[in-house]
Amino acid sequence: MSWTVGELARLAGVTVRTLHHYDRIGLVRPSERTSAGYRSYDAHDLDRLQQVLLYRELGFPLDEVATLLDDPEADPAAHLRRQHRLLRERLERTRAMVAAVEKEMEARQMGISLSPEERFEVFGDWLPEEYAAEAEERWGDSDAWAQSQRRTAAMTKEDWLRVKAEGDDVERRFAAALAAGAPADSNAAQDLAEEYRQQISRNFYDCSPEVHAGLGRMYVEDERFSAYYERIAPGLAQYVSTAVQANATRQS
Amino acid sequence: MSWTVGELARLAGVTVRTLHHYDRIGLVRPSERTSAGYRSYDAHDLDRLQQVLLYRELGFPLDEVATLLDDPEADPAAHLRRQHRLLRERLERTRAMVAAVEKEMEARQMGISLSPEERFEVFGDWLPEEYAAEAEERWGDSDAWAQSQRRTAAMTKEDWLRVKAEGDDVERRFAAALAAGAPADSNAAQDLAEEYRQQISRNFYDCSPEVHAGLGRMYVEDERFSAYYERIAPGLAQYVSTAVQANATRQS
DNA sequence: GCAACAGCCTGACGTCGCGTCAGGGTCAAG
DNA sequence: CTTGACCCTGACGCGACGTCAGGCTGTTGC
Repeated sequence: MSWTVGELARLAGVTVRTLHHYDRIGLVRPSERTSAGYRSYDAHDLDRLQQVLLYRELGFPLDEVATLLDDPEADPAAHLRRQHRLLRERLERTRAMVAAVEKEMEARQMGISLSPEERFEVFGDWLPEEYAAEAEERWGDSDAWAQSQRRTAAMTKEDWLRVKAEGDDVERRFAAALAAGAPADSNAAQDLAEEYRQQISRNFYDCSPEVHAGLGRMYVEDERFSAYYERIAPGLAQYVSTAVQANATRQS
Repeated sequence: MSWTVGELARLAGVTVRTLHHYDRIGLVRPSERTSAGYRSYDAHDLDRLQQVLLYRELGFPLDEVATLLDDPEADPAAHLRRQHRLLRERLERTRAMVAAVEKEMEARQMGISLSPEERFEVFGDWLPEEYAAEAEERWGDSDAWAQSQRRTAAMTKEDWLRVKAEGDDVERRFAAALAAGAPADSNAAQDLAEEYRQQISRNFYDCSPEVHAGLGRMYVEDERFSAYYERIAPGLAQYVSTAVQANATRQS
């Protein structure tokens, strides 16, 4: 079985020009040429192109891809293993970025501001061994924390006031439920948590029960968020956290 | 609070040159200059840089990032929502690529070859609405299937023979267990499944119980994989599949 | 009080991975 | 035997910076 440039390009989701380029630089060469000079790719070339595209997708420059693939030590299985590992690292990194965006959304809703270090954290070079040392340094330095200030929200004034009023309302009712002695995992508290979740979804972003549970954990684990709730009523951070997580379990 | 280029660069994990570039093209301009002409970035600029880096990470060209951020209709919350959505799409795509690599590894181990369409599937333009129509077309055309051929493995000959012998051994013992009437979820069968999983991990890639369970499902859902087992013994595809999934549950 | 050195500035050219013509040959269908 | 889809090789362009070069600034140590 063999393919022309156009066929292979369609198959692989790249342009003909890209294949010309890869031929020119010797990265993926067609194993044959027809008498008219047409490129003719076979199954083996296809294999190679697939590998190239995967490494490219993972962010490798083409010359590095070439040295990787031309390494006689590395058999196909080794490449698959490496690609597997790199993809899982990317999965982790993306998950971290999703979490960071969610944290930012939540902070914005509450009018809390995150420290600059924290906000760029997820963009770092992401060399795992560096991470431990850097995190140490970052969290040890409490100046960064002191710097954190009120956020000037940039919504339309009226929108913001409406949204804030809605939020305040739920918070007040949480505080009332706590004062009335309703357990955090009671139906009443869980209903409030669900209302809270839907409010976030409506006003900010699509907040699944799982995501909401993550936020719930943060309310007690992150001191700025817990301080926010504790200022409303003592014990409220833990109360809301428990209610939110219980509701998440109930909803799924 | 304000930052110099160098400080901001270190904070955000980019080079000074990048910030110069963003200033030149008007994407992120320092809100002030010192009397000596030094760039001075404030918290607001930092905000903007964060947004730019996130969109950049997601693959947007800088001019599009500029139009996105300068759209007066889009408030910060809208950006966060969009970024959240895009990140989750990326998460899905990465998951699909991990699954594809795992399928390829497994196919290689069994000496099955995947069709070219299948192998490039994950690289497509990834426009979700196109996807349904294209998949329809792809899977409807059974010529593609007919084209699928035996794979010429490119491991060292001896390595391959050893690995293949190991695999054959486990397969034979699975077949024997089936013939002996041991239930697929018996301890004996699950022990074989666990041995199989460790064999994959040792010879091919780090195969977690969850990953292995996914492969197990594929043994019955993908006809080429099930045909492979059925050729060894009737009922073996389902048997191995069940054992593997039961073991995955047991291990976690 | 000044040297040294890290850090800032503005050009300006280089690079990587292609996109995009231009100008021309090839080939299956009608 | 023409039409239209596909192929070829230059060659230039571009986006997003990297990398000097040549020069100013500002703090620290003696």
